Amino acid sequence: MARSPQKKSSAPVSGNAVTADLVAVLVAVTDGTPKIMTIAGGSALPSGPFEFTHRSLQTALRAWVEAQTGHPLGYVEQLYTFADRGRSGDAKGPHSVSISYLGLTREDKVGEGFEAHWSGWYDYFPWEDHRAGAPACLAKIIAPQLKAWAKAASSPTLQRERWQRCAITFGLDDRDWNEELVLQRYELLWEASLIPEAGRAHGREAPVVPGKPMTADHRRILATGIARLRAKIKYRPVVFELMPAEFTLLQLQRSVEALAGRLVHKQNFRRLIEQQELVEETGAMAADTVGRPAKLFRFRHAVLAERAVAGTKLPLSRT
Amino acid sequence: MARSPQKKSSAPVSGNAVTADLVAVLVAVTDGTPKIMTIAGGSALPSGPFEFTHRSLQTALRAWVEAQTGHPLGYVEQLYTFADRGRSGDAKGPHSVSISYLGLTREDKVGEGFEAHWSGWYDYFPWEDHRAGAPACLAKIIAPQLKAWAKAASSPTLQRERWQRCAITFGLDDRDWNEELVLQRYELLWEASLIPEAGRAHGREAPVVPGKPMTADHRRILATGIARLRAKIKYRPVVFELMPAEFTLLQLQRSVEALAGRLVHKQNFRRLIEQQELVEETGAMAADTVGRPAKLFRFRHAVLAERAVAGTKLPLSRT
DNA sequence: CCATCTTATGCTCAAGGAGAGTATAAATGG
DNA sequence: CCATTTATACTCTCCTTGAGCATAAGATGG
Repeated sequence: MARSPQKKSSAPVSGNAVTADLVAVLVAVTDGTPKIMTIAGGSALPSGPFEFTHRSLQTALRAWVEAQTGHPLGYVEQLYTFADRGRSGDAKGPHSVSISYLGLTREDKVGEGFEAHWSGWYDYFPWEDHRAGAPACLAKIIAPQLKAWAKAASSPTLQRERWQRCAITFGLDDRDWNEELVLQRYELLWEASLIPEAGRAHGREAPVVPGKPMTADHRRILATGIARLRAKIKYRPVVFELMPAEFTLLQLQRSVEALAGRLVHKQNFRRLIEQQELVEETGAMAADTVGRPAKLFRFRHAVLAERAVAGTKLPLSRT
Repeated sequence: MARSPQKKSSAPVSGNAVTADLVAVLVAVTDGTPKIMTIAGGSALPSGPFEFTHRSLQTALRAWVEAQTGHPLGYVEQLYTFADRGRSGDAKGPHSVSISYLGLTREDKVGEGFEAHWSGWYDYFPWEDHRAGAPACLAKIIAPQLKAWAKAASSPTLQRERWQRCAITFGLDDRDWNEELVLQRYELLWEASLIPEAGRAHGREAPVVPGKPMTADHRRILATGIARLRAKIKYRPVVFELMPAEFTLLQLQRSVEALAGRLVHKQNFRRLIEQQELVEETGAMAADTVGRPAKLFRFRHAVLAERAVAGTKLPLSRT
């Protein structure tokens, strides 16, 4: 299994033994706000050592989350595996491998006695919420800072390239906003030393970009999770994992918008959902509504068996 | 970093220390045949211990592959991380974490003195090549075996569900073939004990499904890589990593078809490539051709800087 | 030189999907 | 009754996509 393929194999690494951690990005949506489970006062994602008593990483994660929140995880997907050169910066400390997961669940209060709670994910990425138009911090703070960073490059060519990258990833200079580039944006800010987590490493002054920092690379992991989820909702019906058993189409739409960070065209959204036969009417109507009452729907779990679901793109507005 | 979030934290796992391995799915395409780098006479993917002397997993993989083949890796992407309960089935052996990567490269002979060489990936998955229509083994061997497996379920409902799954993933009963379901198909065959690697575990008789087996779960990892690549070529211009510097549009098309395992509509393929401005003419013409000589093109690396490339879907034929 | 074969390349057409807007219905609170 | 709010039904147009026709430019065999 662990064959060394090379004849010229390099010497086996001393201290090849490492520790394995799980890091979870657990997402729920409540009232149009996407939330993630956090610990340590919102400064870290839940994480812990992997227990090899489980059959697989997935089951380990499920068991762990259920023990913590008392509720089962609907959808689970592996995100990324990071290798650290050793914890706490000590090159000689034990090496660690962090395996991160994305998990979708219905919002539920964390059981009593637990340190964890839910935090809005836009607290960590204020520039990612475009539901009410481009956030002010983008034009007022981020764009100027990025422009300054681009100008600081050594040659005019490099300056242009830097700015082009910024404009593309952040939708500047009249370019379209691409909501899926969450990770690229975070990494660009990091590169420009505008992120506290990076600032320390670079020995820079206090950063000016808004957004709550997190321990170590947890905010990067969160960015990875958000990006993955934003991409996924377009071709897999995973939003339903975040919904209650019955919901109106507007509630469903608001959840999608919350995740995507942008608005969708209402009529087209309904058309899309209905023509894909993803939902069915329950017969009941929503109760506490303001305007005309809406029909209640439920997810048709059968579709998952009927076809290899491929569709579910969402009709984003261009404006 | 490795905080334990729970107050009710379970006891730290004894023997939390593990070993970390890299497993690589290295892909190249030659003359319309997709190939992967293998070792041990084609029965295993290249793999080895992760060296923590590198900055990241990616750089570790790159260095390792270059040392082995003498050629740089163009595109690298993490695939999946598996945790084994311990090697060689011993529950008490050292636990191991396998981190798998997908890497794209131009075909090149492996340097002398190396054990590795290139194997066609359809040797391992004969049922995945639909370029000349559905392979004979599908209708003659796989479908009947799956039908038998479905019939063996305990209740009529279960039998129907099983068969429905089979029909969807394998495109039976007049359903469309979905080339991206490589992993699902492999896992279904595994579940039905039609895969040698699984047969042992289930204590079944010799399997009848064609396809060369591999060590441990390497064939599953390969399936993961193929699936990922087949999905990726539709929205990212990664095919070019597999092409020589200059190529004709037909050569490009053949490479895409080789990966996707199905044919595309020639004229529409050209339209797609050209309208996305992914290539530019070199001015030269192909030399050794049979029919009318074709223009040579090169990949426009500039597009990667110009826009967040989103398109590159491929126009599959429905027939 | 011509017929034929092979691949390259240009162009048209029709159906379906996606973005956007109009119009009407059904509730609530003055 | 009216304004307001949300729900729901259609329509329209543009673009994409699958598919096919037609022509061009080479090679080869007679």
